[in-house]
Amino acid sequence: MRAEVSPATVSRVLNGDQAVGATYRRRVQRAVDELGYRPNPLARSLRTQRTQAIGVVVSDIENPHFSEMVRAVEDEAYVRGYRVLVCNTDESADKQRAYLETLVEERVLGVVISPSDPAGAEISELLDRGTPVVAFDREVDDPRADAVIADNRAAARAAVELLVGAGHREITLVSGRRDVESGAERLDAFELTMRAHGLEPRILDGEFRVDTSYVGVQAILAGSQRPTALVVANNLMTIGALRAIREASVRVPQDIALVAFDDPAWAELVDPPLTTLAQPVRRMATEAMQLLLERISGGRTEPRRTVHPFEVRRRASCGTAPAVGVEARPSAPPARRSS
Amino acid sequence: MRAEVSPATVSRVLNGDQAVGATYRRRVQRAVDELGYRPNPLARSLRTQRTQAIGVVVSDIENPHFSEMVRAVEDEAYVRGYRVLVCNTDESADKQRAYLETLVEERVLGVVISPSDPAGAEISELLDRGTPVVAFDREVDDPRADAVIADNRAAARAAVELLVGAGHREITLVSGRRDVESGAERLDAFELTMRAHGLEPRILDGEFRVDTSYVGVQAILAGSQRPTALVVANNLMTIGALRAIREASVRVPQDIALVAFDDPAWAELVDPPLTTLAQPVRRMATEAMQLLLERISGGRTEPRRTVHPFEVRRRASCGTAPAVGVEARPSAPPARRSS
DNA sequence: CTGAAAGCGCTTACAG
DNA sequence: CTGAAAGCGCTTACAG
Repeated sequence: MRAEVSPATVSRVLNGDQAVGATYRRRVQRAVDELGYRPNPLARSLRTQRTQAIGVVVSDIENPHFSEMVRAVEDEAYVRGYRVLVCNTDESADKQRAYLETLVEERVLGVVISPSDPAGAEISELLDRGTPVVAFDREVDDPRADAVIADNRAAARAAVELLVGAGHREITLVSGRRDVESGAERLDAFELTMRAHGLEPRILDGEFRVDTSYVGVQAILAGSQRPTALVVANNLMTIGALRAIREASVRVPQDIALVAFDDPAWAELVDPPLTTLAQPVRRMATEAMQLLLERISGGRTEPRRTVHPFEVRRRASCGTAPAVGVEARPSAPPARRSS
Repeated sequence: MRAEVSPATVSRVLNGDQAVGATYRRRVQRAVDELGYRPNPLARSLRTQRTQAIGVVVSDIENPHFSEMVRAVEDEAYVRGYRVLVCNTDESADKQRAYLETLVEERVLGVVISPSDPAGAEISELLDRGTPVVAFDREVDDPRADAVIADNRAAARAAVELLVGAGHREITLVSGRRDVESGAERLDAFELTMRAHGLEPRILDGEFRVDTSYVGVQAILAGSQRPTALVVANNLMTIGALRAIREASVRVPQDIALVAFDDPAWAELVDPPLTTLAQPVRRMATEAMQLLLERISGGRTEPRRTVHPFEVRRRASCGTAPAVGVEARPSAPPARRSS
């Protein structure tokens, strides 16, 4: 070596090991600076059995909800010199498994996951090996994982209250997938709140997809039991719903009121501006990384779970009074008081 | 080993080396299946000096243009068992350098980059080492890289022709960054086409940012020289422009017509639906990966460059006739014929 | 066709 | 405090 010291000493200096004499330290530092030497991360990884990488597992990074999340994770990772591996699962348990196996093998420092399969055995495998896992949006089954969750139930409740308060009684939820926690919670709280008001919940399964929502809302609008209000359970389905509404020349909120989960930038640009339930995605993602980094540095061993409230952004799409023509339409079956 | 063969033979079988006897091959295969053995990628990387990863370098994955691109890249990578490292540069040459250095050190298989700094020396360093680089959206200076480019000039020309054909003479381009190739090309072709029509191009520098566009369009709408039409050079700036337009209660297309680059899903949901210049992002990204994979497999050595046309999606925002009130407003300075 | 051996470039007990 | 040595787990010339 240029510094005329052993590779061991160089390694110690570069890794901030205390036990190096000032003279040696300086000599090494100078040589490193001059040569622009940087240790080979491949060799380091093999030796230490960990990569300087964070795995991010989401269903689809094209969903702005997740691209915002990934962006926030990446920001935090960058300043610490960590890389980010993106893994799209498309809500497939198989893809999740394949990716998590990879992340295990690659010995990533940690994983942030919005699980498609909360019970995936690989999640426990990571935890077994000491690799921290933070669940995002949706819990995982293994209790050792941290979790950053949005309060889906409260949000669904707020949506119903808002609409019922405006006089609506026939409200359809364009629901997400029931086998996905956020979808299930929004659905469940919607049903409970409707029933608490003596109203019959109506459900359209939109699968969290643009096209399913589009087709479903088309059918609803064409049917004889058209509701007076819609709650749409995520931004993708809102696109499908709005497309169907536009094509059917149905007016919002006069013919049908709308409250939508998620608050993409365009929500206030459509006509009318959308009343939305906004998640603090950036803050949640930053917190997820904070939790992960605490674990990576070994600073905490107790699992932590934080719940973040949605924010109701009241705009015009929910209307301010009962929708015009509510009475004119065939009324829904009489309200029942089932649980 | 369970199969009672040497590690060398196992390695050969797993890597599809021909020169292994059928008996050995079978024996190894069986042991591998039984044990679920998978070679350690860290060790393999150190030995072979390459990682099974693709680097994707973009300015911001939160921009739907890039999240769509990253998604397509990831799809192709997944089926081949490659990982994807996402790198956000925020149009910073420094961040690009830092990330490319990392990608060099990590010995990635290849890089898809929408360069913030097309002249970055690390691009050549990658190429020197034999790591293929595909430029996306924007060229890089090193001629050895492949490139997948959209025809920005033709698109800007089409936007102007469309508006001029509808009778507009006072048209402002909400421009992207001039130091970014796509921004510069759109700007340049806008100016040329305007001048070819004897019209004076007006430019508002929107920096490809929501807020800059917002503030700028606010000023334009409040000013006395308000144009009759706007061309907006990307989807982020369109959000800013629409926000300003909405707040000023300016009607589209009656008071001001609009043509926007990019075609996000919400473009047809705003009122009026947006006339857009859509890039075939998915196709371009898939092609970029194709080019990269050809290089990785050593199947091609000549650099290739493909140019993809935009598609004009004509909707209502561009109007069909001269905007109402064009004559009523103070006219622009007389058209000059400078080139 | 198969195996023994070297080596990728680090880090980290272990001596001194 | 410093260095020599081992070893992370593969792959790949090199022998045979």
